Amino acid sequence: MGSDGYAERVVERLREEGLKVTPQRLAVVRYLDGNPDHPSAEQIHREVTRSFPTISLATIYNTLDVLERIDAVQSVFVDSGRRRYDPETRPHHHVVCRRCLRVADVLPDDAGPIPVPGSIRGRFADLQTVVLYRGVCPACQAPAV
Amino acid sequence: MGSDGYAERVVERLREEGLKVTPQRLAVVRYLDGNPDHPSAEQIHREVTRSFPTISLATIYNTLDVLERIDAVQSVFVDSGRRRYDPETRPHHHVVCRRCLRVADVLPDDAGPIPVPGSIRGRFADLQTVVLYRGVCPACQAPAV
DNA sequence: CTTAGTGCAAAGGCTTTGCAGCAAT
DNA sequence: ATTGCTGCAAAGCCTTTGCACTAAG
Repeated sequence: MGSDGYAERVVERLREEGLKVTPQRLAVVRYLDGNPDHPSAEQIHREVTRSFPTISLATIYNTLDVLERIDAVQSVFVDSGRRRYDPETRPHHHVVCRRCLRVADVLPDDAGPIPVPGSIRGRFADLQTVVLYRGVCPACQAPAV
Repeated sequence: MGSDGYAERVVERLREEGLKVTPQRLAVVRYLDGNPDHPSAEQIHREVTRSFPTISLATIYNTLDVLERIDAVQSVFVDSGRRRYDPETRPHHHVVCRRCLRVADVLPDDAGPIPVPGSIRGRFADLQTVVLYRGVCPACQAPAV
């Protein structure tokens, strides 16, 4: 998908870390490149299997762990115990639809800055703020037939 | 703990819904009353077992489901696939310590209002905003001995 | 050649489910 | 007397682990 050089950058990061660039890893990276769907490991496996029929779920998990460690993907829990993966690694927020459970990114520039309460500001170090907007998406508001 | 009538209110809600007020449910409600620790089901089970040695984990889960449905507890996923339970059901935010993983409530009045990006505001219905602050808590910043 | 990665299968956490017996209403 | 709840055990979902084999560097 994305022609912004995501795959190239990830490959470079792998090399920098002395990690191996395997066809399996490449297939996962290419699938995630520009993917806005926040797929789960299982979804990634199902899709990547098309282009790489022998790839195992264990390899998907291994790859995602590695990618997360080198900051090539971000994993998120959005209202469920299932981890979802996002190739966008800059700090950003999410919207989730209560009905269809689809997740989309929300870049922070869209909104104003998120305030940090005084009770936290001076006390917690390395503070990071994550926002989840929950609602009913346009598609799910459409009449039920 | 809490003497603000939490347990009484929950019992009333159970009755309103025609649900049974069992000693097991009472034990769970009393344990959660005023509890700021965001315990998991397993933690709740471990603790409630002290006062109610025969209660099963399945009953804990059943009770928590019921309590959540009648809006007597809120469940949250905070950076893990493990569900945690909070007797505070008003909309509010959370802080989690990256080191010790402890979670605390952040009432929204502490902070300013959370802005909603234009890309979401007009499009999503029944919007709710949830914020998670992540950082290192005061205790964990203390010198490692 | 060396070391890390892959695939398989098994195990592990956490949660849900099925069901017979029991207790709240 | 009803009906829902409890406790047990089993199953389920998602993820991790152990290990022999393979392939990237």
